Amino acid sequence: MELGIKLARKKKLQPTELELMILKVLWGSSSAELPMAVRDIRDGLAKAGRELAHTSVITTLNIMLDKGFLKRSKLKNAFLFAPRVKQDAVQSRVIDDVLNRVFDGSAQSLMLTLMDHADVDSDDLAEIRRMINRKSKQKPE
Amino acid sequence: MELGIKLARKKKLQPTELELMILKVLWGSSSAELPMAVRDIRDGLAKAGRELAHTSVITTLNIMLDKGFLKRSKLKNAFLFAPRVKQDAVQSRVIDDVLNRVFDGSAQSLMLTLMDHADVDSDDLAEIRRMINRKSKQKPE
DNA sequence: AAAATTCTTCTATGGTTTTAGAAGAAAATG
DNA sequence: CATTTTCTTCTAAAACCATAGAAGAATTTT
Repeated sequence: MELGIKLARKKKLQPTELELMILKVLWGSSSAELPMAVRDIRDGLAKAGRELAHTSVITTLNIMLDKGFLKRSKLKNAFLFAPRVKQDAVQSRVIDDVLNRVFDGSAQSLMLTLMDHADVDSDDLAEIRRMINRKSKQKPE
Repeated sequence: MELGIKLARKKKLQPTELELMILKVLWGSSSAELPMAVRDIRDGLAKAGRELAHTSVITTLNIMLDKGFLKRSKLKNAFLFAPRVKQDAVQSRVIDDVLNRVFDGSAQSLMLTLMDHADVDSDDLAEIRRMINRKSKQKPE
């Protein structure tokens, strides 16, 4: 029998498409620590090719605030927003998700796909090799 | 002025969560070439932890058919479904998307995140190194 | 052939995402 | 101080996603 106890929906850890764009604007601003005004966020989006009404931006910002992606402060009568999550952390979560959902947990398979697909030139390869060497020393488990 | 010409919405190339699960069931079936019955797809989903009503599966299959992810054949009065897209291709598209949307096109950054994050042990590293060597020879551009 | 089973298509609901207008409060400007 | 501008909150709609019941057609079983 239905008890009517509504389990708190598992929180989506991943930002949506638009939310990610907004986070990028914030992360990319001169000083990622300083909060931005809505107007400036909106401009940042426009510069990235996404032209939205002012209110659309606010609506999304409030949703993101609710989801815990942002924090908010007040200046005069207007709100300022700053990211509450770090770019690394979001990237990690996305990769983790893709790794498990799409590649069944096989990091090798993922890398192979990436290298086959993306334009990875020899400089990139060298750099990656360096990364791997660093990694093998650092964690020779 | 609105001309009412409705541009065909840019087709989502990426399968949704559930759609991907269905594709995995199809790809993973004994012979990925042979089409599967709805019942069997449903069982495959259940085995993967997703228990859906028969009609829910059908609804989703029809959507996927419409999106071009599947093809359909008929056996007696029932339909059989088979993938129209290859797993590699889907994986490539997902990686491409993540690379551009989340990592601004930097394959290095993506790899670094992957290695920092995922449990990549020394065997994995060795294997990856081998992949890279193969790659550098194969495409010494 | 009648009954039971198996399928499909149609319809529907609740949730999320994206987008934006209306109304109203606060601040800036003349 | 009256007007204009700048913000916010509330409300809303269209699209998409996930899920499934009702109704009806076809097949199988008894």
